[in-house]
Amino acid sequence: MTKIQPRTLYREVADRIRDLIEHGELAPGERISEKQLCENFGVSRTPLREALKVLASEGLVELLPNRGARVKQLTYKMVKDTYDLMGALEGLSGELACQQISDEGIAAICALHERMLVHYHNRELPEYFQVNQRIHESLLAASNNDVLLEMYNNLSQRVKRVRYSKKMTESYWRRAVQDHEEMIAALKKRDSKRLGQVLRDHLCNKLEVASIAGVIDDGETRNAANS
Amino acid sequence: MTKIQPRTLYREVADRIRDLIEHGELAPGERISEKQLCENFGVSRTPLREALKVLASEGLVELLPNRGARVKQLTYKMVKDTYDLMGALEGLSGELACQQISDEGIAAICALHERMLVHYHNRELPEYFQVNQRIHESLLAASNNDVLLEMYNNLSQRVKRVRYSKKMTESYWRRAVQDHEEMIAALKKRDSKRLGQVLRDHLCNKLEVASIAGVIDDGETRNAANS
DNA sequence: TGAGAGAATTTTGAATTCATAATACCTTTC
DNA sequence: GAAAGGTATTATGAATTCAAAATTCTCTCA
Repeated sequence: MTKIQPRTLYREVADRIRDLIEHGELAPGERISEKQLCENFGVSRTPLREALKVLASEGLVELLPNRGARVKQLTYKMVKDTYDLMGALEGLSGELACQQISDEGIAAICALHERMLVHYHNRELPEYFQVNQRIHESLLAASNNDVLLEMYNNLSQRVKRVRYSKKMTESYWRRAVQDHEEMIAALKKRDSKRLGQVLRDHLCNKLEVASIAGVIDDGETRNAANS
Repeated sequence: MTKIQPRTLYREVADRIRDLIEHGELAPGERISEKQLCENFGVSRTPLREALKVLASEGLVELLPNRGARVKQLTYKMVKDTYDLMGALEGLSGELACQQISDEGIAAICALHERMLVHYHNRELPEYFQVNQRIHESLLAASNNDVLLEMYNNLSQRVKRVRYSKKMTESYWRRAVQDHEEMIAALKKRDSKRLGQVLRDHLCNKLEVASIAGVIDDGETRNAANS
């Protein structure tokens, strides 16, 4: 049950721009021309500029006063930082979920887990990922912490456009599944500390970070300090 | 070394409104009149409305399309959710700091810790709190994760206006100091897991959440689900 | 007296306009 | 031919204007 958002132009525009960025139609670092976007969307500059301000505080766009807006560059470090953060948030979601989830909720997640195992054994990677994601979303929802959900979604949005090649080697995959076995065990026992720990360390995040290395080629060195 | 922000009107206005909210001059739930604020600030509606959009996506303000803006109400649950989140973030900051901080950095934090102990023994509560906060800020800085810092600052800003009465009982205080002893020990050993754990469980957060109960009297029940 | 319909007023959403800063272009000079 | 300086053009920041939605007020009628 999600609250309906009355539509206003600037929200519509913000959604559209988010999409453009996510799908790479506005490339990272690319200058955003107000005039051109206004014409594309058929709106005046006022709602467009409002949308840009929102996107800037969401971290998707960079506003250089008097010098226009550009799509925020993702550096390797930023993405790694973001994944570290998401790991911590997943850990928290696990701890909270353990304390709040109903027995039915646990059963539902176990069911998802079983389905995931099937996909694993059948080597159906896309389906595996999909169910895997639903498990994590379920935990997030079960944690019943709106602020956590909001933050997580924001972070997730920021790195969505990184289309890293998930180099799912056999051994990585096996370990990921093992992690999930541990998660389920902890969840069933409602061992929140344990579940939190497993989720924080969950291979998934680390793997993804590793894969990114080959995708984002920023000028900075990999170990550079913050800008 | 922090980057200078070119001033624009909407940023100035956003800063001012943040202040007003933080200090309660704009009360929670209060309707924000565009006209009045414009006159107070001496600006037109355009930059004001841009500022409101930014504040809305920072979670300080609520925008009801066609019906104006109001200062976001803080419910007990929202504040508790926020503190849970901040605890998780502090935990992460500890883990990361352990791995990255220099020996000098550790020494600096130890020095702060010693100062804090002095204030503890002298029963100087305000000074204690101040040094205590600097320790946590130092860890956050040492974690060298800009995204983490950004999120933490945002969350912190949201709950800043809650002026709960810190009922620092003797036993609470003693335990908080014990927590800090453990933190320092873990930091010196660069035991990131341990430091993370201590920070996540650090009494500080839980205590504050407890204190809030008496301050925020929302219509909702304490255990209510999300709105 | 009070409820409800409808007009007047206010407030918001969005387009337009105006001023200024940044950029591009062209000329001049060495 | 390249660099420097100055002008023209463009893009941005912010005020103003216009349109539509919401709110308030008033008047009627039960």
